[in-house]
Amino acid sequence: MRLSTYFMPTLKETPAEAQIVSHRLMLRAGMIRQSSAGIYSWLPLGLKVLKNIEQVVREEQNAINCHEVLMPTIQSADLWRQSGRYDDYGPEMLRVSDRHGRDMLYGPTNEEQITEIFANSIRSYRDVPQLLYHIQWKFRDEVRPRFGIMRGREFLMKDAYSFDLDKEGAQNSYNKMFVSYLKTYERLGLKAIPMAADTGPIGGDMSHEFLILAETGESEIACHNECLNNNWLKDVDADSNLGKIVHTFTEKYAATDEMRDEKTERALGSNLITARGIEVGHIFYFGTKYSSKLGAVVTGPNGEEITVEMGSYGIGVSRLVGAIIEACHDDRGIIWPETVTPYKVGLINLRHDDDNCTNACDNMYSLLKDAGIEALYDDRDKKAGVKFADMDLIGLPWQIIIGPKSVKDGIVEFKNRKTGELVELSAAAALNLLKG
RNA sequence: CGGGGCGUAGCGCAGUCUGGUAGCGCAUUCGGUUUGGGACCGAAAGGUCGGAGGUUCGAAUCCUCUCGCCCCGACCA
Repeated sequence: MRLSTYFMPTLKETPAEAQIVSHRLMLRAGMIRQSSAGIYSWLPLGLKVLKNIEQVVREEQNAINCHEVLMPTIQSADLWRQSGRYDDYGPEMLRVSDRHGRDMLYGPTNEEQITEIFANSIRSYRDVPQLLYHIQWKFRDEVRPRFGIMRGREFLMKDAYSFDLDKEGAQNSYNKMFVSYLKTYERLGLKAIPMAADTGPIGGDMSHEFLILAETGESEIACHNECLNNNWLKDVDADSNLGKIVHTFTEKYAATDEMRDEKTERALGSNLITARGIEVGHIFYFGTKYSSKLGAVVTGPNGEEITVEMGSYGIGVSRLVGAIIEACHDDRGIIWPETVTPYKVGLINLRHDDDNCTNACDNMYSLLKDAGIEALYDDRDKKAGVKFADMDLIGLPWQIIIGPKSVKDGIVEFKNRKTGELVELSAAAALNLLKG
């Protein structure tokens, strides 16, 4: 992409309303613009990152045979009356009515909808278990939206739902999703720590929140220091012993504010770590809460009726954009993990008006393009300093810098955004590094 | 929803206390000089001072109401 024709309105100064670093950087990098409190528009650069994260999440869901669907944002109030949540949900639910005066709502979550779909479609125990998910915009009318995209009212969420015949089956679905989440965060370059979460009236230990540590996190968390050293998973296949993996990740104490236990913490002594964290995922098992009310019942092997056991599993996709920035930045700007970066490499032409320089850049750009490497080419008529600052701000992991000096020496400068390390290479060598 | 703060040019701000025809920096446009970490000189353009009502000869400034945004807390992906 040539920056001269792109839409990337960067800001030199931080807008007054932005307080936390991810919000500031997203505004400054031209990723988002605020529409109203807790509601944002996504500009090209931000949208690209959002889509990349969404894709990683999608691939990991698909990998565990969880099937993607897409449910609407607008739902009928009747469905929610059946589950009893129309009244329970309170003012956080945005209620609207259509031209006929029918009560509708902008979905804050989709348990009712998915349960209805399941109930209308699946009759036999043979078709269970089932895992379904979708990635859709949600609206929750938060009392206090804040922190930019991190606690918006409108947000993009991946929510998955499991349907099983019994509690053991539900436990297995839960474990699958648990491990899948570990892999997802690993791929996104995050260390997300699973923590025991409040299970509400269902009880048991089948609810976990996944948190990444960040000073700006909203939850006050505490955990055993070894939780930070767990090996985040790369290669887990379907045959792995999921229960065992879940066990290793949950055996040590780790709890968010409402679940903290003073006694346990005192016993941990110097092994205890307290910190702040950002919740990037939440999974829980809730039994037959919705299936019983919405009639999600299948016929069992002996002709008996079985009300399915359900769980739901959420990842805040749009929140992850902010969370990743909170975890990956320095005083110059963002530092994207390779898996979500909007472009793999930034190409800087230091002297737009120098033909040799521009030719060398155009050439490099073609090489990158031919190699299938997505590059953002700063071919603007701007000062070198402006280009350096913008490139550091938007945080592409690699930079290729070409100026009169490098042209004379027949090299390019290859910079690692994270370490700042700068090496001089031939164009071909730089290309190879990026391919590798 | 309780407490606090802020709305003045695209962005960052001053001016408000003490009323007198709206200003600075950056960005933008044009001309020139520059050119490896947010250049310099000159010129230009850009504002119903969030909105409504009121007080006054006169309101960004005082009064009343209202809308919006941000922060702290209680709740949540």
